[in-house]
Amino acid sequence: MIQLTPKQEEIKLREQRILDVARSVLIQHGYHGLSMERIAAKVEYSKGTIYNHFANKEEIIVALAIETVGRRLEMFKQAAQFRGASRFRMLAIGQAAEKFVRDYADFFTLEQILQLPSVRQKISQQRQHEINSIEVRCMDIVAGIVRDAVAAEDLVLGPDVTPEKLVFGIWSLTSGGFAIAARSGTLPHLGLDNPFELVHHHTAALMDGFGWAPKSSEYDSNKLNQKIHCEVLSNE
Amino acid sequence: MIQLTPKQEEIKLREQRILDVARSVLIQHGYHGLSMERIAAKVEYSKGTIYNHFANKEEIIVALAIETVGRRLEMFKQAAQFRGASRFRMLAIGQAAEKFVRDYADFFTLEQILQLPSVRQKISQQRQHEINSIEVRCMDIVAGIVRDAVAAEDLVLGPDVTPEKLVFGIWSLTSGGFAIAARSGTLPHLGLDNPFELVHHHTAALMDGFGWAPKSSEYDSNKLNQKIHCEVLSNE
DNA sequence: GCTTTTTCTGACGCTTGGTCAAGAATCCTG
DNA sequence: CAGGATTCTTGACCAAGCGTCAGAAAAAGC
Repeated sequence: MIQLTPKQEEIKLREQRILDVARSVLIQHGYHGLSMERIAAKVEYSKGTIYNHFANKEEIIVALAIETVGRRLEMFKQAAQFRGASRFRMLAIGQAAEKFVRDYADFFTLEQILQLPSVRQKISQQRQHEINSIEVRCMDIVAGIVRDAVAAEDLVLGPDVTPEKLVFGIWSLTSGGFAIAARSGTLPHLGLDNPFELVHHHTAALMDGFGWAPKSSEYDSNKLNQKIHCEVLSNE
Repeated sequence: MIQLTPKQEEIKLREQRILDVARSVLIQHGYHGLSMERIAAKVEYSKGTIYNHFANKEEIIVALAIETVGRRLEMFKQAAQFRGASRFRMLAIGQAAEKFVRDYADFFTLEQILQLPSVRQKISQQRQHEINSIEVRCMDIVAGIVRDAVAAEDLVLGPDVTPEKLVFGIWSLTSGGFAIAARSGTLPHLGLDNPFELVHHHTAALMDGFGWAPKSSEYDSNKLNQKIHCEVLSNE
């Protein structure tokens, strides 16, 4: 297993090429435009060969999704390293989440498709598990910051409020907001021209509601965001 | 147009039957299980006849979605009539939203499918517009409550915070939370066994964060929810 | 160089979305 | 109510796409 024959090397490279092609087709032509025939034509191999790599279309989609959420995990890890008060570290996570949805606009498409039960039940346990585990690790990073906040007494959780429950709220607000922003064309029409800023604003209000120090009135979020970008989000 | 021939009457009835059958197939067999052939077989008409009613599969799906969000609009209208402080009326909307996702579990499936760009671009302007308008009217009801809250001085909005912006936050949190709850099987695993209650809790925190009186510590939400159910959510 | 193993191919079967010409039912009018 | 005009219904048909697999081609082993 350690030594790969040239052939095996080639196969491994091809797998990545298939994914790259699939992603570009998905972005350009959407879910219905993504056909095995089309992928095969673009990578210049026959359909059968593609099926040697991925048992079906859904496996390709989930493989793409794994790549994408993996990238998010990396971004979250980096954001969590921001040095500062617990609340500011959470802000850094928020910034990372925003950068993520900006950089990987196809993420929502992928997620939507994967949520369809008919799609979900066709993918292998193994990949199912893999994507789940990445998701959980993302969650864990965020929950860790909440735990740190409690430890540092920046935040006092009520009885039977666990860090995970708090994360659920922040996560819901953020992902819900981004999802609405990503799909709805009617937002500007309602005077909601900058959904990202709105999500930040609401996250701040939510944290204020939980009494997470320091309150939003006590720091300059614009400056802080700039600092976050410089220190943990710019790709060196 | 006023007088329908017996034949026209029959056709109209059939249209509803097609939708009913389609909905049941969708619930039982998911998106991929929903085929025109299957619908045709179940309503005992030929495929061609189904195509006389709906130009394609997507039109059936959007018609189902219109029925469903129409039902939500009704529930919101009713909830908004709750008599009480502005914040309690907003709570009533929250209760309605919860009842809605409980009663129409297929809603998320429908919404997911409709959000796929490849699906969206196949449906008629007219139906696109129709579903959009219902969505906006829902929004309006909620924004109306916020405006009432401002008028009653229960709530003071910061500079350049419009009622719509506030609604965006509440909507994001609620829809995001419900969406996560609807699809993720890993929630109980993390100790998050009652996502609906969690969403309430977080909505309350968000309102607290905006200083919407009365604060969550000043009323008994359980009692209030019961009252809401009796007065505006039980079906007469 | 020859055999064995692995990999690649594209024709094939099958399902499904969508069309349409021809036949059936319904409506309309004298 | 007859019979022509209109509208509706049907199912064969086409195209497209998923997934398979026997045989061809290439690589590996000896």
